[in-house]
Amino acid sequence: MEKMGKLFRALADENRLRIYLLLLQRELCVCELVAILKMEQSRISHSLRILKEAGLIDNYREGKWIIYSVNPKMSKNKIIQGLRDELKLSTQDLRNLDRCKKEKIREKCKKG
Amino acid sequence: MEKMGKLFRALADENRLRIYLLLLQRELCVCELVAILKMEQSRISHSLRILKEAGLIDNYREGKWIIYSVNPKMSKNKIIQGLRDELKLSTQDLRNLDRCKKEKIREKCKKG
DNA sequence: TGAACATATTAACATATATTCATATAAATG
DNA sequence: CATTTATATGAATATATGTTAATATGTTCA
Repeated sequence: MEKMGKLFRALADENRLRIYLLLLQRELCVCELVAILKMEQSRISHSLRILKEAGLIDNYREGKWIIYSVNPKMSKNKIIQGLRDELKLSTQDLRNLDRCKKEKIREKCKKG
Repeated sequence: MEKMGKLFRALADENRLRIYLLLLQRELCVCELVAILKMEQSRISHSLRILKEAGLIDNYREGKWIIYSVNPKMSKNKIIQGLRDELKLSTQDLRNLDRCKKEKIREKCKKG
């Protein structure tokens, strides 16, 4: 129950929800999320930490990037399954996600 | 998305989660919830309001009591379905819920 | 009708959460 | 190895949320 509280609290924020839905599409580094969401880097880092502490996401380092992805254990969780059915990304976010791959945001993070 | 934020925020509180799980068992008036949860009446009223504003519960008056129940529309929601699979009441709460019917709490609210 | 009862509402306060800014860390690169 | 880049962290502040106590509202019943 305690754990669930943490889960719901993590998802109670619209930005974190967006981040989680984005990561359900594919793994992303922080600078890609910054490019997609057009929000401050530190703000996104804080959000990622909360999602991680709720057990929703994982991360690993790849060179200078830190890559975030959904925690596969969570995909068994019925609430998360429900979330995937009920919610989808805005077309705007989808478009940005798409552009972010095409434009190779990860490679030219600061320069763009 | 906005609506979902409200939903998750409503469920992010352990007491509200308990209340919602109790109401999934059967409809209850406020004084029954007070007896089960052993919490202040106004605190429970506040919680009920938040659950109601999130669309999770309904209420109707019956004499001097106000009866709360889950909103049946929500039972189609996959997240709520997931919640029902993932979460259950503590044995303590279940026991109190049971006792509350046997002892006819609703009829002798203040006197008990 | 007024006293008792069940519940809601309000205001005050305490606590938690989100946001921003500044800085720290750690890897890459020239 | 100094600099740049990517990200994390911490502190300060703003905002939101939860809790309590007091009071209001609406109902029943003598």
